[in-house]
Amino acid sequence: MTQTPRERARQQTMADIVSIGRRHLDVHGAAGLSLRAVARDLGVVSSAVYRYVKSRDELLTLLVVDGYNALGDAVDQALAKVPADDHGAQFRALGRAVRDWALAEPARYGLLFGSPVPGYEAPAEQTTGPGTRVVVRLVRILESAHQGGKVEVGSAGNSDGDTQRPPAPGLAADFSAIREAMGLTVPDHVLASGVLAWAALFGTVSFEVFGQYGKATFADPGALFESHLEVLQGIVGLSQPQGNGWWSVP
Amino acid sequence: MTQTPRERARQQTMADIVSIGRRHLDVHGAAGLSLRAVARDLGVVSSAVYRYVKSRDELLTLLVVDGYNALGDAVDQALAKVPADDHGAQFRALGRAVRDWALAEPARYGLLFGSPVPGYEAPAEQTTGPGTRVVVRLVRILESAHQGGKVEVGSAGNSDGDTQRPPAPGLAADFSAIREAMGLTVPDHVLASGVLAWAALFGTVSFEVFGQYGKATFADPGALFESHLEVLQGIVGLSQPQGNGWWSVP
DNA sequence: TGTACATCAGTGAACGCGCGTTCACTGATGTAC
DNA sequence: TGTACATCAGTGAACGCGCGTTCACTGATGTAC
Repeated sequence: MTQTPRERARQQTMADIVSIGRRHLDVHGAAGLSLRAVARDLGVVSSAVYRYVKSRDELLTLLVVDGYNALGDAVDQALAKVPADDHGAQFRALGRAVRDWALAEPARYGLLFGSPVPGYEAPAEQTTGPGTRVVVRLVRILESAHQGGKVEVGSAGNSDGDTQRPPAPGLAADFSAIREAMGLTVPDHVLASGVLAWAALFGTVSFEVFGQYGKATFADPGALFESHLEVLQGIVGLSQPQGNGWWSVP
Repeated sequence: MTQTPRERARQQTMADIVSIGRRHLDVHGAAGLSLRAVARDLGVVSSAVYRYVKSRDELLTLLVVDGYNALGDAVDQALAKVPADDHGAQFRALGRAVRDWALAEPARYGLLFGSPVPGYEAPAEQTTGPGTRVVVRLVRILESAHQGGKVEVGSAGNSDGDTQRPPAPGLAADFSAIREAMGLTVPDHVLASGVLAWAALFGTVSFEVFGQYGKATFADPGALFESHLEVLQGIVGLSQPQGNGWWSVP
């Protein structure tokens, strides 16, 4: 509004720098990200970039935050299309959104969930918020299901289905802290299974994106993912879709 | 035996190069691995390394193979200490061996299971064998359990426990190929759950090693891992340990 | 056993390239009176 | 509305460093007769 042309130009340039950085990530990876290269693409002498970004590490942080938010937005958008009270469908939609985004943006995904960039540590203050958006949404789905009495007991891999196994005593304090920080009521075993499902989800996605499955092992990785999603949905105690399930992909 | 001193020296130098490369991985990551730096540490002029290694990429391949084999050896050793007919214990031992190795060697683990090194593609011929040692062992545990009638049906996240859900039709051909290649008899749903458990295992380990869990969220990550292991064991249909389980860590 | 030749490890210089960051500077844009 | 001053974006040169790879070479080790 009351923006001078200079301010507008500055915002635009900042956005350009981030988007150029994104592109470089694709080609050269995080370790190969270079301010000089960004400056070249920006059409500017290398030292000029320092008017916008204090150092290479700061640009990396910008890209990390940008990436977490892009993923978070993708998940939010996917969840908005699914009835809030169909917790199983919400869970699956979250999983698919993560996978779709990761496959579309493998380099950014790698920056967020791959090996840490040597010599760089993401500053927690700027990174934690955006970086926890997906787990937070996942846990909120479970909380909502739990409050509606929709989380089945005997979940979390208890295949006999009737003994409710309490998570390790060493975890109780941590789970309490999480409940308090997020205002939750879900019991320990639901939180535990949620964390596992979260890690497992990113585990499969990473295997697929990073090529661990090999080139020809699975002709249809999407089908494998759907199979995994369904199992994970069982783990967190959300009821399975009707029918054979495998065909009912929205 | 009938080795000339020159041959022995060459082998020694090769081994030195790989072990120096390992150390550099720790400090500078895969993208920062440099033949010149290796030469410096070897006490030799940079061009001399080319007598042993054709290029930087070839050294990377050497390190990848070395890493997979180190992990494979660690898993083999862990499994050798557990009765072969206690399939649940074998499964847990495999999981713990992976985690322990990853925590002890985060950089090597990152090379194998983190983001791909930009511009480098591991040659499948040299890499596939060592790279599949862990899954192969995992699947063999399941095969052995299945042949002994020890894999519970209603596993794989079917929390109701009685409907046997067949994996997606799109996967049947792939599973058949795997069975054929490895000489297996396990049905599709066991293979599917095995692949998921495999991916989930590395998912949690990656989260822990790569710092996704944050610094202070879980005071005792080992306890969290044990909790996850137990759930995963349920998924693959191996019977749970007796008692509360959480304390019975060998 | 001794000699002639071939193989190989390691040298040192060079090619051409990249990087992050600092610094004094010019010139345009914005602001206060 | 006009002028004086301050702010800021961008320049260009420089510092000191790193890298992969090639090449003609020296000198030691191994081999065949």
